[in-house]
Amino acid sequence: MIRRHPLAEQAAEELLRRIGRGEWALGAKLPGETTLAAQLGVGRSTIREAVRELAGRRVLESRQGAGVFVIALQAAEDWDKVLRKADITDVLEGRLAIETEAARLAASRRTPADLKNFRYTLADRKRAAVNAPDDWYIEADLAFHRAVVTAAHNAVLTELFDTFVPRIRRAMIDMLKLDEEHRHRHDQAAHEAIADAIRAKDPDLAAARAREHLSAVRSSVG
Amino acid sequence: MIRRHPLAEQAAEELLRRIGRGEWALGAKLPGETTLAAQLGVGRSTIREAVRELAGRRVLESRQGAGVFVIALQAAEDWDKVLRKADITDVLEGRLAIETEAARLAASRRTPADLKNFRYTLADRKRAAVNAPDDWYIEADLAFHRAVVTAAHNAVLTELFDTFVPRIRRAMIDMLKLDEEHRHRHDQAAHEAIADAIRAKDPDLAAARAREHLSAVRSSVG
DNA sequence: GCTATCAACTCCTCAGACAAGCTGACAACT
DNA sequence: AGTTGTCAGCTTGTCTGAGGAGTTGATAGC
Repeated sequence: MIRRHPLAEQAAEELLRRIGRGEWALGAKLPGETTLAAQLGVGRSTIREAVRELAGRRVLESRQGAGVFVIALQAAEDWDKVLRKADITDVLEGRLAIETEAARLAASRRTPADLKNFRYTLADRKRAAVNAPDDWYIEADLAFHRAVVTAAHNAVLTELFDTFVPRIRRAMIDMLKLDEEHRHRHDQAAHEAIADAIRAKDPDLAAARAREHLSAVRSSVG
Repeated sequence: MIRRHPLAEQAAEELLRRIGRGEWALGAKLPGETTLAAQLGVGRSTIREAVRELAGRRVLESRQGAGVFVIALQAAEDWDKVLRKADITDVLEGRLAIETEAARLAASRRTPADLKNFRYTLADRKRAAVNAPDDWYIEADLAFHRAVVTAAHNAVLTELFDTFVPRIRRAMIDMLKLDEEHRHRHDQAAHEAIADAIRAKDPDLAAARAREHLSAVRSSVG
């Protein structure tokens, strides 16, 4: 699908380029709307929308009466884009880092509520592995993995995992297309084993089993 | 009533609230600009700027002739904000997850250039530990840790580490203020040990030493 | 030296006009 | 029946002009 970029978006990209080239330093004030509009050969409202877009990306900040200022030299990492461009193996290794450590922490911090969560999500996953459509199975699988991460009770790890979820989902969809036999759906035991180790409060075992499971996944795609 | 925020920003927040409440589902089309303007009691260009801001935050997407569509149910987390709010131990545990895995991978992937990088950054760190100002020492320390992560040759892990860097830097500044004796500067040996394990191509040892070092840091602040 | 005033600058908001693009309905054709 | 062409009515995109509101720095007066 082709997509024509509106002038305002092009103007935003142009401003971003100029900031990146150092035309305006951090904290510097941009020229006025009318000046910029004349420079880029567009209308004032177009410039306003471009500035507004970069404000949404936390690059610019406009103060009424004062001007428009640079508050960041480049757009905050768009993680979704970073992960989309990254190699699947790299993403899986990132996931491995997060989930093994989460499993380790979960083993010492899991609450009864976490255990109940494991039971539910594992039961769901077991049902979905049999005859559910691909997307049901994927969501059930992700739900269990997320349950493990939340059981670590660490906000940063949870956020990191959630950042990965869209990319994981896409990767699983691709994998399932190449896997008519549904072979990978049979690793329910590996998931139960991770939950068991966390339930048994064995950090090293939980981490080892999480590592083993994700290493297997990495091998199957690499 | 004092308006702290421009109307366009208020309109953007209002739209975000409505999306969060489920008024418009993922992929749904918002009412037209004129309709929204009437609903919120503002002009059309104000609505346009609000939409543009949310487009910058990757929540909305507008297609000429078709309408404005929801492409994410909530704004992508501003990582800098997340890390600022996160408890320092949470951040350290996230860092531990990334760096131990990076050390493990680095042990099997490190190149001669990586080893040279270790030598340089370790030497810098050693000099800085003696009598350099705090900020020099911090940068030297971070440079070595980054060298370890880059030696893993995984773009996702490197990006993750770079995301953490500002938070780590702030945390170290805080720590140094409470540490007049510069006791922590004496852990040069621990850093050398990590580099040695990677140089010796021993993944488990490298991971263990990285874990040990970062666990010690976590204990010292927790 | 200090303060009050003010003019010039900035962004903010609105309204109106027209261009450009999309969608669905319907007619015409194969 | 199925396909294609046309078009009206919607949508967003862009520009312009006008006035409102806030900030800043120079200047006059003390």
